[in-house]
Amino acid sequence: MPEAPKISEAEWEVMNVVWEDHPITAQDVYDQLEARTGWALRTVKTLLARLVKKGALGYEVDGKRYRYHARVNREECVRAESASFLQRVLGGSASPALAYFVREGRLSPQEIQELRELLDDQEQEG
Amino acid sequence: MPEAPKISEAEWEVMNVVWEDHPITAQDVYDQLEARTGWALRTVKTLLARLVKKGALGYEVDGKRYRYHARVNREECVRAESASFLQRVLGGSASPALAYFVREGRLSPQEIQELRELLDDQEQEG
DNA sequence: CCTATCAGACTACAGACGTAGTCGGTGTGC
DNA sequence: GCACACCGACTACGTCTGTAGTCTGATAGG
Repeated sequence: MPEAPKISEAEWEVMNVVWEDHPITAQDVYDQLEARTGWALRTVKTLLARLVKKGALGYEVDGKRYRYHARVNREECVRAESASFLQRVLGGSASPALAYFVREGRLSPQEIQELRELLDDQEQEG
Repeated sequence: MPEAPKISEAEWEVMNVVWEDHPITAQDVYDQLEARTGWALRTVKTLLARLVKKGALGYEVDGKRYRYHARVNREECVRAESASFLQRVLGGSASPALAYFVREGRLSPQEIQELRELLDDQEQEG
């Protein structure tokens, strides 16, 4: 599993689709994105190609088309992006964004419970 | 207070300095960033100028130099950036990043307590 | 007064990004 | 067998970003 490469905003849209349901063809990625983003098929293909070049995606040839799959781990990418976000936006103070995420994040009761436990652990180590 | 404009990664570094301690001159922003980023003074000035153009910063003339101040609210920008992050990276599921932030965010006991309360509220509203 | 200095304004420039269009190959229907 | 449809490869192009360099005008020191 290669290191998490830097994934741009538009590329995240594509990666999210691929992670959900791979291997997947360009056409199918397009089908899932078209409504939300309005992108042309060409645009989606360009993004796929760029992601392959970055090492984030791979593909197998299936007849005349490619079936793309993720080569990088989603959790890993989320963590890398989170770290960058934390550093850049918060300069160390995570609290305001955390508050935002808790409010807007539509957490399930189970997720809330898990977070509570994480907070407990954190307090131990504090 | 204008709407939060889109602030790039390097620009965030500058904004964080200005928010901490404004009004502030280009030289002083540079002094604070130089160690961490290694940027040349010119680079910092370019970023300041771009941020003025975007409406994120303003300045008053003080003799032959400018004293820059933030024109956008920090909380507001953090919220906007958080929303974008949540949408892009998590596609709605905040939980993994939250977990990351709780672990890496070096939360103070007080922040932990505040988060607990937020979680309680969230559970109420379900 | 005139020049060295320092500040901001303007210019630069390559690489990433968002958003496609065109080219060339190949499988398929007639 | 040949034209067409469809696919990926290559090309395009304006904007944003990171990272400065040069120009111009004011100021301060001699």
